[in-house]
Amino acid sequence: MENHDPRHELTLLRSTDSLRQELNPTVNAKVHVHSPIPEVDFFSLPKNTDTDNNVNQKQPHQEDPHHRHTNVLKDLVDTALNLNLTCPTSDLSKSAAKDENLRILLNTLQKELLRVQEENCKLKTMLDQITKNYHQLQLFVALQKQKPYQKMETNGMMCGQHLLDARPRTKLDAKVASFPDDTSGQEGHPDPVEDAIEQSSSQSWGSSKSPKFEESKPSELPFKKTRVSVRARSEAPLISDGCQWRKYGQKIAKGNPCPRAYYRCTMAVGCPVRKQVQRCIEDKTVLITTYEGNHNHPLPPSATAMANSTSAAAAMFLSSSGSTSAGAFSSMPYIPMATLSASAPFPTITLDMTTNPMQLHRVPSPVFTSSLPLHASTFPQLLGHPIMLPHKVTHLLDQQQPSFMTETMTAAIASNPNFTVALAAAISSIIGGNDGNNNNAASVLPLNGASILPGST
DNA sequence: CGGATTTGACCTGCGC
DNA sequence: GCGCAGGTCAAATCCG
Repeated sequence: MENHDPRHELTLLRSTDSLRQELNPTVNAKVHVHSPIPEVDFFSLPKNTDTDNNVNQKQPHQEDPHHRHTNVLKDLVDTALNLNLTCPTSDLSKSAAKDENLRILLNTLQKELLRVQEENCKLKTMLDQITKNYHQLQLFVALQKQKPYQKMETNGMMCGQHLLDARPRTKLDAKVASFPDDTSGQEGHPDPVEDAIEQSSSQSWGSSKSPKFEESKPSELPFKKTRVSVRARSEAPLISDGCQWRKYGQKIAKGNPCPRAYYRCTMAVGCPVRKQVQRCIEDKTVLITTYEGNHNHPLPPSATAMANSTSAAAAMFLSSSGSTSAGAFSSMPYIPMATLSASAPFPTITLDMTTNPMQLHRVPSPVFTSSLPLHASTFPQLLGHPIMLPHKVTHLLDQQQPSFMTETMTAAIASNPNFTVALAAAISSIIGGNDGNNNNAASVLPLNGASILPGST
């Protein structure tokens, strides 16, 4: 990914004090005030030209809005300075006052320029991330299509860590598709994304044949459904996620004495979204919630607000999963423990919010499960507050070094089970695709519109 | 009284 | 084909 470092641009800048010395040395002593902000030199043409070339090499955009903005500011300051230079040098106090005004103007412009530069950086980063996510998703879907029935060695498939779905692995579990790090075989799928969207246009629980809620065709490929499972500590029987649910069944699943409850979204008639809730057999305080399906109705604003940000986080999560092999993640910070299970026919992403990232122990994953922790650099957008991490901090995180930031933010996130649900929803929305009937908000977060609404269930 | 929950029966898919 | 297990239905029950 192109790494646009604002510091590179700041190296172009030269102190306006030196500029003033060149322009009007007589007033410089007076104007040499303590400027708390590094000032920008718009006029060092040779230097700027040189460095601009470097920048342009890195960003070969013809019409860079950032540079256009800079040129406008240059013109403004040019005008102001020209006025200043026409002042008679004999009138020292008058000149000093003008110079002071000029300094204020410069400071204002510098602030504005820096702000625009930062904004530009953010936008570029977001664009890069979206592009990257798109390509990863495209590859992912292509692979899912190509290998839905490919048999793999299934030794050790039965594993108690397969979250929520405690039933013994069936033969379908062996039909595992590779994940994005497997770059083989994109041929023969001219537009896998469109295919995926078509496949995910209707979703329902797998083995159900309910006449009322049947929305899937048996002939469709098995990877049309995606489950997102969330493990979170909660004494409450349910995690509030901003949607309304109605319980329609309960079962004692084999291997877990805790009953599994089945819920259906009741925010709209015929909404296909279901969720299962079950306590973990190993730790009764852990509540495992599994979602499937896309909402076919608008979501409450309070639900979509968080959903949008978590969608971004989920996209980054998925992107991370594709760019690096699972093994390479083993030493990276966890935010939270996220596991992508390829167990067909329902690939399941599991977010384990019960694991303290600083005392991290990798939960034994089933065979053919890729452990794909969220990368630390996804933090800034997780809570819907797009904080721009200082490059240094991000770099530290990239270097897999624990930082106080990682610890603090992870703890904050992990302590809020609602976040995990929201994140799960977002991930499901990305993998599961979009049914095309959702409104704007719902299309960003099709799954469950998670929020921090209390008592919304 | 209406909506939500409970619970036994039923359906379906999978393994043997 | 049979048995098992997961998932769903729908009548009964509960609750505000």
